[in-house]
Amino acid sequence: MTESAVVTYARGLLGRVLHGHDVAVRITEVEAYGGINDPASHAYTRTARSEIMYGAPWRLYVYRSYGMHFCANVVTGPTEEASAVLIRAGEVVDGIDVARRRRPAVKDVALARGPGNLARTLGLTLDDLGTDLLAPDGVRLGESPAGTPDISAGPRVGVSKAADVPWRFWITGDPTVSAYRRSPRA
DNA sequence: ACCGCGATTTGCT
DNA sequence: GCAAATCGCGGTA
Repeated sequence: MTESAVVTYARGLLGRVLHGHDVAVRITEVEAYGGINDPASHAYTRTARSEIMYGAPWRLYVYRSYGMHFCANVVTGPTEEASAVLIRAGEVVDGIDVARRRRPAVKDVALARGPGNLARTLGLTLDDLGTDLLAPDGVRLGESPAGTPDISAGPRVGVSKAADVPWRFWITGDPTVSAYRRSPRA
């Protein structure tokens, strides 16, 4: 697998604020999924679930994982590639009281650590599938940060295919970033 | 229609 | 470190 536009989008999302339902986080960790060119992507095979990724960019792709969790992605361009960026972790910057209520007995730094936990903290569910993230209010993305954050890269968490492709990006040294766990099937 | 399994998380041994 | 929880998706029959 080679360099791709989705990598640029992924790195560019770090540091941006993602507004959920009454809670907002500063994105600290993401993973790039290269769509039709990426065996690890849900869009590698076009199905009802992955159809959203073949559509317009800057919309929200939410999927259910292991029956009980939701994971949130930003669909990116170019449209023909059906690529998307998984939001893996963030730092709560607004609505901290609501966030704590949704995740009882969890330290603030871990409120949005891990994709399932992040979606839960933001109150995101399948109801938010397809949301336009550039809309003026509701679930949306904020402006890009002023400075460029210091970014580290490594292999993606939990994927059994293309397990060595270093398409996971995080803000170096940020305490909210999740721990790396390789898929047992990789 | 059936069966296996996952871009996960949590808790217990 | 390992297994359970839990269910819709996707491949196969």
